[in-house]
Amino acid sequence: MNTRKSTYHHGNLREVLITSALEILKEGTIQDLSLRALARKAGVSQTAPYRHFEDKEALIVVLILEGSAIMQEYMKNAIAISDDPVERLINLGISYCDFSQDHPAHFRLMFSGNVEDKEKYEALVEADKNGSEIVEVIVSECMKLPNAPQIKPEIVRLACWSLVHGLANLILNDVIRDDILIKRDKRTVVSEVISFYTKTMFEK
Amino acid sequence: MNTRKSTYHHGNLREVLITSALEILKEGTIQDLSLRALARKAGVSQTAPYRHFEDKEALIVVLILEGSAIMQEYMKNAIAISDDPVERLINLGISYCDFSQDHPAHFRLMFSGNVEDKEKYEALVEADKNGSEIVEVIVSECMKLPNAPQIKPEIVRLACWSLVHGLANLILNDVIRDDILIKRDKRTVVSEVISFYTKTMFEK
DNA sequence: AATATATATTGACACTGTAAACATTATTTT
DNA sequence: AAAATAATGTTTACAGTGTCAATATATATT
Repeated sequence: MNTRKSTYHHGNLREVLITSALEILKEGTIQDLSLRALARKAGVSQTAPYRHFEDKEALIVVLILEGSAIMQEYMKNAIAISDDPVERLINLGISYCDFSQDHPAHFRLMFSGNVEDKEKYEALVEADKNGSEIVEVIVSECMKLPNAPQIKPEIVRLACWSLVHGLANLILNDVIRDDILIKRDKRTVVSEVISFYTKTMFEK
Repeated sequence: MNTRKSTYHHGNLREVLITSALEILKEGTIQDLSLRALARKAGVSQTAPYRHFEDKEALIVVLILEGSAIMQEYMKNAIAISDDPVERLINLGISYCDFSQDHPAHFRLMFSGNVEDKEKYEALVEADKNGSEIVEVIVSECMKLPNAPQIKPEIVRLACWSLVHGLANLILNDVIRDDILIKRDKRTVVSEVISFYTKTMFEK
């Protein structure tokens, strides 16, 4: 039966689904995201999305990849600001937190274990690797400094990553019940913490 | 109509719901937890749980409180091991990570923003405070040391918390794609990272 | 033009949270 | 002890979810 619709084929459904998924995630969690709602919003039947994504997880994977790309932009911009290794590492950390606040939905998707079997999507593994490599390079630079700690670089790398990752998460999930975040604004605190931490590690 | 059931009243439903919720969360996320499934498992109608929990979130809040209590045990045990402030702080961090791995479900519930409006449940705020206080005390001890950094204690506190929190999360969510976790076991790595970090901050 | 492929629809199944009305049992008050 | 009340269940219902199978239609390829 013909439903008198001007276009049977939407023509741009895949993209529309992705962008409106992002809009929803801007103010909600993964639980507020439903394929059916997306379909409705796009004016299309509730199973139409399945022609573009195997399942809900496949959509999420696409969003994660997008997030990874954006984050890499942030990081690349951060290390371009200065030539000094320590400053670079500090800026890298700040950019990590900036990203988490500017794109909370992406950040959460990327790091909250939302994909059952990561290895199933090799693009994800690849994206992870690209991000890690930037950190690896910058930490290596720092490790060549005369006052660098005498310890395996992997440990230092992991420590740096842990600190910024934890900071980003604590702020994002509103866990910190401390005057500190009331008196000063978030970005200042982030900057203070990361600077302090990085400098104690590599300077004097 | 009488359904010939031996006991109309379950008698112990609240507790049973909580414990079987935990069982499910042991191997799944919050999305795998359904009130209806819990009800079925308890051999009770699908809306019976609503006599004990206002909604799903209320159940989760109870689980979070339980988690907070367990975590405090971990932390108290940790600081009882040694009298040395730095060692105490290290052990505290390790216990944080231990908890996250021994009770991943609790940990995730507690720190992944699963409660819409925290202030609605004052017990939650209280529990958060109790946890933070332990850290606060130990960091204060460390700050009295002769080689302590010249910086606001809140910043140091937040740095410490961020590091262990980030480390716990990265490991839990299986984000680290690094040989480091393949060659050595997790607990060793956790211990190395936290020791390194804490010592560079307070020693020499 | 005929055929194949991509994309969309309809209908269905088995779930979910939760609200309203009602039933049964336990507890408290008289 | 009887009556009233509160606590704890059940049934039914609504609106939503992911996803499968069968079917329709438009676009691309031969």
